[in-house]
Amino acid sequence: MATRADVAKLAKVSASTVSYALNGKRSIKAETRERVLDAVAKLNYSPHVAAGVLAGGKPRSVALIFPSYGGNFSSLHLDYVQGVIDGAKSRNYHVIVWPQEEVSIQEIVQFKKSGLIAGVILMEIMENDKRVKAFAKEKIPFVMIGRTKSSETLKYVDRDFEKVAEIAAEYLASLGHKKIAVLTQKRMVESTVISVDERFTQAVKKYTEKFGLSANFLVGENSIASGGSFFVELFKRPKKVSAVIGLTDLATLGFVNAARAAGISIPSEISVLGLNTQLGQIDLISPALTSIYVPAKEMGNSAVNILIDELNEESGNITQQLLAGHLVVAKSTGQAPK
Amino acid sequence: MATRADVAKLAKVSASTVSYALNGKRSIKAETRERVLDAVAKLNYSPHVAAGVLAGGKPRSVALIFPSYGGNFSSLHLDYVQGVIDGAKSRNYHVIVWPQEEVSIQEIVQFKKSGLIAGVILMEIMENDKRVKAFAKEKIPFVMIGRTKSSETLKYVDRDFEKVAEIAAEYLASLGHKKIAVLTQKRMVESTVISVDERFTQAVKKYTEKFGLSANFLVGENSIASGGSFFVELFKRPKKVSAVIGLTDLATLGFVNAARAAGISIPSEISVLGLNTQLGQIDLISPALTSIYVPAKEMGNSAVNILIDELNEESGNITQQLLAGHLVVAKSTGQAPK
DNA sequence: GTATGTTGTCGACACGCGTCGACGATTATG
DNA sequence: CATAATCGTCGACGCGTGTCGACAACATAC
Repeated sequence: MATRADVAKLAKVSASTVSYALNGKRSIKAETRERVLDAVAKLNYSPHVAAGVLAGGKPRSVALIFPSYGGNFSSLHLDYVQGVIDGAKSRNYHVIVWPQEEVSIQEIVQFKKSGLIAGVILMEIMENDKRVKAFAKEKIPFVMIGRTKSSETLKYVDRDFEKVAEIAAEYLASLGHKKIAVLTQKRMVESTVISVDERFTQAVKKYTEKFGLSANFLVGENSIASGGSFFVELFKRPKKVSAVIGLTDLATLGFVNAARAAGISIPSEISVLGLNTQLGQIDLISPALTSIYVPAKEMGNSAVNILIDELNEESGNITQQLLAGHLVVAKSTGQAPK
Repeated sequence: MATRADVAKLAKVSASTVSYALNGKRSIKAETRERVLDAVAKLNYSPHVAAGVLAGGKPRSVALIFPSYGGNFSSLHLDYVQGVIDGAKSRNYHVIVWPQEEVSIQEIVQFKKSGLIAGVILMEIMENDKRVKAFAKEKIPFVMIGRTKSSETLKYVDRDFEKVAEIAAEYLASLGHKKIAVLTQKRMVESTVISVDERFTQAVKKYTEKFGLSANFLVGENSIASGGSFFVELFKRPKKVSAVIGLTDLATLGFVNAARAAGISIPSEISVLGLNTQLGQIDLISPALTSIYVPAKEMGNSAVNILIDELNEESGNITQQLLAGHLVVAKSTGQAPK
């Protein structure tokens, strides 16, 4: 493998000149630089990453901690990843996806201390997240996709649950719905709640009240089966609802399937609105689901930009950002029946 | 950050003794080792990865190239990843997931040359895969999950398409089916075919013939919509089929949905058998799909073990492995109608 | 008794690169 | 014309670790 010395020899310059020709930190005569670049190409030289790091170079990789508790249906997570990758690429950084395990935090810390990664992006944040504590303690720069319970001083990108809930409640109210149901979940990991479930539920509670909707909150899990149970539970009772808000994508699908199987027509008898789905999933549900989609790629993109701003001390004035996503009206919602 | 020298000073030994106490490559008096370990703990010392690499240490990370062309529905891919991670962990290696982009191969090569990764695992292999050529040329150890068109000398883990096809054909034949249809796809990436589509189709062709089934191969894509089209195409013709083999999970789902919507009963009028689904998806389809599941985790696990054997020159006699997966009979298949 | 390992420890060096100070050559300044 | 500033290049050093050879202390063999 070619080293800086080989390049220097071939280009008939000193080793340090090679460095400066490549990184531009001192001025180099154009002709000399040309010779160096030729030699680099001829030898297929690429700098030794570890040596550069050891000599005090700045890392150009960020780690993305990818959740790996057995959560199902993670194409949403993949969208976050894609957004982070795209954002990093446009800033000339590289992303290393780090599948999370128990010991893994310590390894991340070691890699950071070893100068191999510049900072970290976390997703699937808990209300009380021990990873956040660990990284803060070790003074590792990090940005969250999501929020802990109290995140005032931390950097994050999260969904604007209030805005989403407001849009949803206003939309259903404008269609004349009065009584609705909300399909929720409450996931625990090591006895702490995943932030998004709790925040979303609270926001929907607040805005359904504000727009005069009587909302019945059902707690289940994010599975087809749970969606079926929601349907059974809802229709065994006399107090009918005319619309359903689904915060859980699979359960929403299960609900729709169960409703169709029972001969309930969507949207003429009941409207269904999803708040937590991603676009790729649209054709899994029939009739096509009206939904406020998660702007996952934008969120990932934004998170990595906040991180890189911090790394470069480009006084990124923006350190917290909330994104809602747009309401896309499809076939699953309509006027409330008389 | 603490260095080896700090530990040495605190433990009152030389720097090299610290190394040997930690890596065990030379014998160290038990009492001395004890002192060193105490100092390590007290200083929260962890070796500087880059320095170790530069000094000739062996990397303990493998890179997993994760496909990122816009393929949908990647929970199968995530199972491969999980298998690789578990396998690596049990051998005390770490996995770095590398989202693939165009420039990325060059970066991988650089990381490998820099000693930061020991080898590579590739998935979603094309018949004529330029990544394979690149890694072979740079003499980077790699193992494929999947196969190129001619892979005789390469290391891989792949699905045993012949076995799967044989099990499937025999099973349908035993239920009395004669005429069947096969839902396939033919994906191209940069004008080369993804290997699995082609191999699977060929194998099914071979074994349906062998068991006397008349099979009608329909080529579409892996989407709900395509599954609907398959249904339309199949039932506008007079020559009825009594069973369908789906090689594409989403299209199979779409087909089942379209059939139910058209009032065709499964399995009494038509049987549906999936060959390329993963377990997590089972409840997306109703009635529950009879299927030969992809042993994705086992495949990932096996791949990383082959790679690590190669790295350690543990003359891994096994360098190629085929896994079929088990037939799980559910509700979507039954006796052929008279 | 000497010759021959064996064990435990140390010092030194190399790995490849980033960067600082130095210095000759060139250009600007008075 | 003399002096100062700038440009372009070079040599040297240090980053933290893996590992080789050396060596003293000690055990074993004849």
